[in-house]
Amino acid sequence: MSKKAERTTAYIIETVAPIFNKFGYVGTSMSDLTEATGLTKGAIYGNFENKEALALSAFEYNRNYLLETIDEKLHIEGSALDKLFSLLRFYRQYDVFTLPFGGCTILNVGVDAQNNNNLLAAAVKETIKEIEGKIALVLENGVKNGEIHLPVPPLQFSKQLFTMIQGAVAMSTMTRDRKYLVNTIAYLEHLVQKEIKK
Amino acid sequence: MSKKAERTTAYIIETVAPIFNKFGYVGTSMSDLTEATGLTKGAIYGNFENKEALALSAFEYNRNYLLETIDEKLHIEGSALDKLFSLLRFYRQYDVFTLPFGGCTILNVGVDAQNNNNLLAAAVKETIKEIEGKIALVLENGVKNGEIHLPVPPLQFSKQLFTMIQGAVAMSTMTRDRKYLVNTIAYLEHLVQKEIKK
DNA sequence: TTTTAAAAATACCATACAGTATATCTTTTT
DNA sequence: AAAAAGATATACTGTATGGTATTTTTAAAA
Repeated sequence: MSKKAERTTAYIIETVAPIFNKFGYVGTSMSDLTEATGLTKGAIYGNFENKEALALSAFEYNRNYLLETIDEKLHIEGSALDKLFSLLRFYRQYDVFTLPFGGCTILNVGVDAQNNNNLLAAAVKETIKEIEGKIALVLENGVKNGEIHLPVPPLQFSKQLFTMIQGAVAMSTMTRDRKYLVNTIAYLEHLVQKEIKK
Repeated sequence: MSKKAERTTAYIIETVAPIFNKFGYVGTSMSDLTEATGLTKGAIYGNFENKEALALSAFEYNRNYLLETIDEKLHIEGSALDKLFSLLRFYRQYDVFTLPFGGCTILNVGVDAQNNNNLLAAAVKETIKEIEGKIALVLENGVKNGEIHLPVPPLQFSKQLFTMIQGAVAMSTMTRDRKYLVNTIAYLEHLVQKEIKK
């Protein structure tokens, strides 16, 4: 019972996610989506209440993929420093990582939805909080284990770190120049090494 | 001859600039603009070729205001360090500064236009280059005058600095939390003081 | 103050938009 | 294999879109 629809729903989300991510909520039309999926409006509206619900699902899909990947990078075997360097290595290649789904979801949706869709804007805000929390947890454990020392509380350090990373993401996106990522990550590696390593 | 039109053109740009900045290129409709200006399509299309030309003029208007303000902050009397701190103070209040025109033009248009309008995207890229150049010039003079020393070339340091600032702008925009600005600027003040002051 | 030129308002395109009611086609269950 | 239910396609709303041709109004020049 109702297995076909589940598959179609998943297929629609996967197909539609990069389009919403690239062109934004208002910039994406339903005809863009029927064209990309090869389905008709009947099929799409049979599986999603409206455009907004679809955009939200699409964002959640991208967001989950990002969060899972960050989790993966932060859960490697080793010390807190190892985990941090693992995350930094991931972000040095972030442009390559985000290419298949059309750029950084957080940045794209976060900026696009700011004045166009409150639900999406709230979802982005929540996602940022989650990422900051994940990094903070690694830092906290590192402190507990006596591996690192922090000049400020873990969450604040995490926020600072993520702000700089996201700055590099924004700059490399706007200029289409990956040097911003490379240079910023190099700086952050140096900073982590020098500032918090015990 | 043709003085009325000049005034109307200026009035349209001023009125329209924050709207394009908030809602983006596709997110802004001509009826939004007729409503805001109290003018008709006839008046607007008499002064601008099309929506794209209008959006470009609107961006240029916002961009010029930003560049002029940055110039002002960087041209105060004093040393290179004074000028840098002046710029950082400006960015600590950047959310207040950008409020009347609906948020950071560079971020908003830079992200929005990335996949929707190549001309706008190119204009943003150019603007970023200009700002980085302005900061680099201050650094260069500071080195020449023996006021500061840099660990990397002036332009690279400028790019790094601006990346971190823009990261704070992006984060505070997406979360609607000005703490990102305040904390990042505090960090940068400390960094400038400690790293480049001779 | 009248003429003339420029600017803005009106009324109108054709097209694209999000969304829906209904019909047709596939699945799944019996 | 037949019946029922579920999923997708079709055809169609009404409205909003960017843009334009033309008329009316307003401002500048004579």
